[in-house]
Amino acid sequence: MGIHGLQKLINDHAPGAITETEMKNLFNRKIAIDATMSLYQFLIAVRIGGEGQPAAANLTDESGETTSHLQGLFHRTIRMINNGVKPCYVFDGKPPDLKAEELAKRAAKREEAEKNGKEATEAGDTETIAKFAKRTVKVTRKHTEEAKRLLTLMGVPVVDSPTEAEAQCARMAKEGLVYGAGSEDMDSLTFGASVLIRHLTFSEARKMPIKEINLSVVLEQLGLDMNQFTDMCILLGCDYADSIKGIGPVRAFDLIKKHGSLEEIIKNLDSTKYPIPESFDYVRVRQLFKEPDTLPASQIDLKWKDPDEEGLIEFLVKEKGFAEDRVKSGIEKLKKSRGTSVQNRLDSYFGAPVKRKLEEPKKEKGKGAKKAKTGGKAAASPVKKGAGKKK
DNA sequence: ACTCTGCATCAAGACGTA
DNA sequence: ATAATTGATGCAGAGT
DNA sequence: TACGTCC
Repeated sequence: MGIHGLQKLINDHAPGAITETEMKNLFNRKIAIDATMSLYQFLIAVRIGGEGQPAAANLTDESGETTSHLQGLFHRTIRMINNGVKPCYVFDGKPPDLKAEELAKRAAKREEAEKNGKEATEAGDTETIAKFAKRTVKVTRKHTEEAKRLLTLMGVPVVDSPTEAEAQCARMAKEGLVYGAGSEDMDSLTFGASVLIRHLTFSEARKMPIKEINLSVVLEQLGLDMNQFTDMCILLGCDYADSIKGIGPVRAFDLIKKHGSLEEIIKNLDSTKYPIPESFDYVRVRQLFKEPDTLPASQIDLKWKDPDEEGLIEFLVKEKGFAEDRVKSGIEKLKKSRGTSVQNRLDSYFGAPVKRKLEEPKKEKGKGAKKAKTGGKAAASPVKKGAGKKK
């Protein structure tokens, strides 16, 4: 569930922290991506049939094993590398204990959904069945292992997070190992990601722009330090604690501005109007956000290598039944992109991504590229007035 | 009048060709 | 046994 | 850009 309403709050109170961009402007940027989330998307979206058809089915290999996740991952990753982006995928470990309660709630909800799904099956309601199928998608260990194998063959680095992938991505950004965390989950900011990149994947052919959210500007424009921001996020509602009933985005922001910390807020809160929930262990939650169980950057070695051509053919074509010419053309793109990436880095032709501020009018002329360091330095300083648009 | 809850609903990828 | 999304948006209804 | 197809 991320942080409840955080995106909207940032839109309203820290619009300058958001810049819109497109993928090619992320040239040479290392980006940490939550792999499990991506696999979900592919398993849900890469289907055939469904619309008035018998049932929505995944793509499969000869023996009926799902290949949707591999199809999606292969092409998406190529697309990113083709644009000069250097993705690395971070896989989930065990969820933290604090999440147990939240997970139990979801389990209950799921049970409910399954009941409804069964009823639909009995009624032969194909539309509802298809909807239900999307809710029962699971990312299995097998999916995960196959995804890792594919990425490794493609020469793309893979990271195993001890706990939440989101937290690991955030730390990698925070410590400068990557430029940002590519995610839809606003938790990333609470975990300290210097830059959060949303909608990284469904832009390009689509009309949705990529949005970069810069944490230091968020803090600056909200007028909060990181501790206060974290406390506010807990108030807004996160995966790790119940929130206080009656406190939404407006009052949460007010309260943190007024009192500065959860301790002070609770001290001054009318507990008859706003009872503190039983399991409101905000001290531990705060600690979890501040120091999640993740690997430090010093223990992670990110290397983008040439693709293993034979390995990819063996895996995708021989084992998974992919069309050989498609796989080969994908490999060609990978090889080609790697070459230009290295060359352009030497030229340092591109500096910082050309961005445009969210509130600026759409039509704008002139280009203004700014200089910035290459390769994986997190943007520690606030974004200035860098206007400029594609041509 | 504003704020929040709770509920419902919805959509969720990418390629190549025409 | 081995998996348990999510965010956005819209609405009615109630609390402040 | 729309649409059938990817496996």
